Amino acid sequence: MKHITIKDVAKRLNCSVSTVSRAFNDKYDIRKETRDQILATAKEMGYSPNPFAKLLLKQCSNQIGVVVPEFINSFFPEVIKGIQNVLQKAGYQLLIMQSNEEATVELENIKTLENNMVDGIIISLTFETNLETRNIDYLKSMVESGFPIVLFNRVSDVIPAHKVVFDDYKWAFFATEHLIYQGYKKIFHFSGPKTLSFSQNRINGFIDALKKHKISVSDQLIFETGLLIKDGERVMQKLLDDKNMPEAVFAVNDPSAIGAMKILKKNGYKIPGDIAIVGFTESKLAELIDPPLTSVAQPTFEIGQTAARLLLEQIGAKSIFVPQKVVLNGRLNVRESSMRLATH
Amino acid sequence: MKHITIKDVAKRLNCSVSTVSRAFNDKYDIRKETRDQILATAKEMGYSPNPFAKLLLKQCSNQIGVVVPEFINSFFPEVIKGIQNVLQKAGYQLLIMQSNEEATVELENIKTLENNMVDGIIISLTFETNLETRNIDYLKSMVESGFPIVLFNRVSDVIPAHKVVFDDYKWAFFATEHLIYQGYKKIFHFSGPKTLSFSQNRINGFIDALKKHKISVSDQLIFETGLLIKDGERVMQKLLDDKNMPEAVFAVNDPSAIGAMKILKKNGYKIPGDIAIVGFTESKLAELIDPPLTSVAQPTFEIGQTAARLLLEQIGAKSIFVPQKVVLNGRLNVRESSMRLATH
DNA sequence: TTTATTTTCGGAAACGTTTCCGAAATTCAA
DNA sequence: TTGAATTTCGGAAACGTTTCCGAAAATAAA
Repeated sequence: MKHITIKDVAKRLNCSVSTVSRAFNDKYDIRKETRDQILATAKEMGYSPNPFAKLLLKQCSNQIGVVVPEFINSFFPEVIKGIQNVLQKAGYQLLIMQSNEEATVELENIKTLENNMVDGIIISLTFETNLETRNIDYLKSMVESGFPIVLFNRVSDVIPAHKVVFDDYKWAFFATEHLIYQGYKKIFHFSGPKTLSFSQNRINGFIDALKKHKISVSDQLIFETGLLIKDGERVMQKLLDDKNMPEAVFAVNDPSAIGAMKILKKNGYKIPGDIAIVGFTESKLAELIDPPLTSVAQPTFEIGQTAARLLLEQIGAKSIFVPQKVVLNGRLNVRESSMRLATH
Repeated sequence: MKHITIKDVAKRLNCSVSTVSRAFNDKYDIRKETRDQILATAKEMGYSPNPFAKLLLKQCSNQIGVVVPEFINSFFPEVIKGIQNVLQKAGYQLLIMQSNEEATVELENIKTLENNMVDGIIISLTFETNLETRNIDYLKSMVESGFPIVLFNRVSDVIPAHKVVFDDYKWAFFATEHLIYQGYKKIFHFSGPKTLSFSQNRINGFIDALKKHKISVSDQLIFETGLLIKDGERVMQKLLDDKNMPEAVFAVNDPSAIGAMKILKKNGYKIPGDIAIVGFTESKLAELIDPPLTSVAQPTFEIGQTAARLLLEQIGAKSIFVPQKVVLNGRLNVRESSMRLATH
């Protein structure tokens, strides 16, 4: 596996290394025939330029780092496909890292990417990140020193960087309103961790939809649940035990909605009929589960594309940087789980 | 964003660059006090060694490339977590690339990784790869030239590299036998693309299980379906149209099983009761769908770990290389979809 | 105190490129 | 044919490290 260098090629052809370099970089100051000959024998010798030497010279890696909290659910992989779609065309390569929802791993990942001299980072924060302000401080100082960073989905308002987010408020509002239009009045919200900005936004959308329709609002309607299936199970079980049952539930995301559904079905409740459910953040599961789950779809691919474009723009720009927040639109997929049944 | 180099540190301290380098690499020939002082001022100046310069010298990147055909389903992400679990501890960094099930993209990915001078590659092949022999030839020549490569899940027998696979034959056999024990006789198999080795193995397991129980085998029982939900839908719809209904279906994977179930449910068939279904390759979906799907679980995390360990071993080894095939074990999760109902 | 040994450090080469500068070779105009 | 302009190429520096070699300084032994 001895590597062939530019010198070997030059020696073979009795020319200088600079000429060989010129041949490979298509410079103007080289004769066509010599270039062709060099390229031919280089190929024959199996030569390919050493990327590290180039990098050492150029001082930029043409690599972009992506940090996501997890990629077991399809959400982040789909976003990454969007990112890849844009960056690949622009000649960038992706380094994908996942933090396992742990702030310490996240910080490590960021530092690894820095060490690899990536030209920019696209990141969605961990649950823990807003608690462990260390990471936020670190990101903040990176941004302030001019390092290109784009946040998406799980963002922090403290960091002055480009952000790509979903209009959680609006779609939480619509989802809640959908339940109201179906005739439900006693509606509970299973919320996400309040440290995450999107959780807060969805809570606000929920509240304002109730207010608009003159349904009285109280803290008793909102249950801080979490984002996992087992979170939905736990909270719904608690409601059953307390005999505190709503007519409908608007859940912060699909897994928590699905968890709630599992408990309900196990206890003989009919969905819909006895209780209606709406989820959030479309996943493959929503349309496969029984009954199919009404849910808000996020434009995952587009989120990725937008984040990538913003990053490229920032890398290219020489002017002063004004952080921008792009809010993307979604769709409410109405399915069986939220229907109003005639029997009701 | 001007980078601080080792020279800057040396100049500030009036010492040579080699001394600073020694301080950072913890060499024996440096006085304790000077080292501490250098480290302190270096930190104060915000110096960190340029990785490219190191790489240029060392000629190895401490990076491992991972190429997967997709990561929308949870299978590959889970394997990657296993890989990461081992390699991170060993001080390696992961470059994750996905091929979108396209052979051309796959080849690009491999070349990109080569260009990045990764120390090894862990790869699962694309559908198309066995058709487009170009990629296989390329991988083969890489392996033969001594480049460390480990294949998993979707492997090719032509490539003389370490392989980590699942005992598809055995578990297809068990899954089929399970249906037979439930009393079903007319069992169909929805197979994967026959170009993939695991498809072939599952077909053989299916056939041999039937033979063992003296059920006559014919090509009429096996339908080349594909790996996606829509493939399962298409083939099941065809069976309905042809009025060629089995008592049970053993599907090559969960999505195709789920596709079949969707069509059946839409047409008023009861699962189980009218027809039983077994899937393969456990996914999150299997236990959430209605009815819960009996399926073979693969040890995804362990697959990743094993692949990573084999690769590390190969990288470290100086001796001649003997390709090894590790076959991992699984589990049959029996759920409602394959039950024999009393009414039958 | 002198010599031998060990510790500590500086200088310089090397890794494989690209690029600047200037020189040689070629082409063009007069 | 001569000089100027242009094309084509070689030499060398630079990118930021690590490491080898040898020298200076400090220590130990005589």
